[in-house]
Amino acid sequence: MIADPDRISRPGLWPSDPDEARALQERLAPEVRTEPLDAGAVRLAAGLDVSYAPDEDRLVAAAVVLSLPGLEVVEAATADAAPAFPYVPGLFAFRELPPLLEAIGRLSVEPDVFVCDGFGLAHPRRFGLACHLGWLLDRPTIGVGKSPFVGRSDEPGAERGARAPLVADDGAEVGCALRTRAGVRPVYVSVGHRADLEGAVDLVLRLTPRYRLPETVRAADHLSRERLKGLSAAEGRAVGP
DNA sequence: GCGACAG
DNA sequence: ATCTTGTCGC
Repeated sequence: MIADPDRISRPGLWPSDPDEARALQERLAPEVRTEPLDAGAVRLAAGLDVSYAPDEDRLVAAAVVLSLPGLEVVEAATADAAPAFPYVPGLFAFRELPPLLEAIGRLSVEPDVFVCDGFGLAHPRRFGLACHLGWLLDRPTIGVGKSPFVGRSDEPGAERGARAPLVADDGAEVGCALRTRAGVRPVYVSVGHRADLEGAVDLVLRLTPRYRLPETVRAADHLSRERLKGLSAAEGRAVGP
């Protein structure tokens, strides 16, 4: 048990509305630490993702641990929940974190790093999902987004590995656009907690030997989707066609 | 004020 | 995030 799913509901850590949520992010942002992440030393990387039921009344989180360098599935866990917070850009950690923590809590192995589907420092208050999760777990986390959120960047070179800094409005470098496949649109990498951008980029490249998105994200996406189908099927049987 | 806005 | 068919390419 590497995560305490109840930690997020401790006093002061769970906001009752979007204003409180923003205030909490501003309060916790200074506690995010940047540390060197030695991607070459990573042996276990966990991928995290959440799938939503069509009417958004149920969500399924998945955590899949892959070995490096082979990218074999070592362990996987899921958890489902009702969304406990509305979707607001900049606040979706409050939607996805509860089931993610529960799924992570069901893992028996301890990953060296957690790869989040979303952002870390590339966030309006420098406290995206990856930062939040990393802070709660006190473990290294990075964020990989499929589309830009805050900041702007030049177009990275067309070859795999090419990158361009992602710069926020105030001039701070909050991440980078990274080409993981030649000629395919880039992903957006940012640091979560206890990691650095160089290490995060190196790790993402190790996780993308073939596809645009990290194998960790792909595995978690597939698992959460399958689990969601299973839930829907079970519900259908319970209610009757 | 207006638009844009991770999943 | 999710709803969706075919199509082009390695």
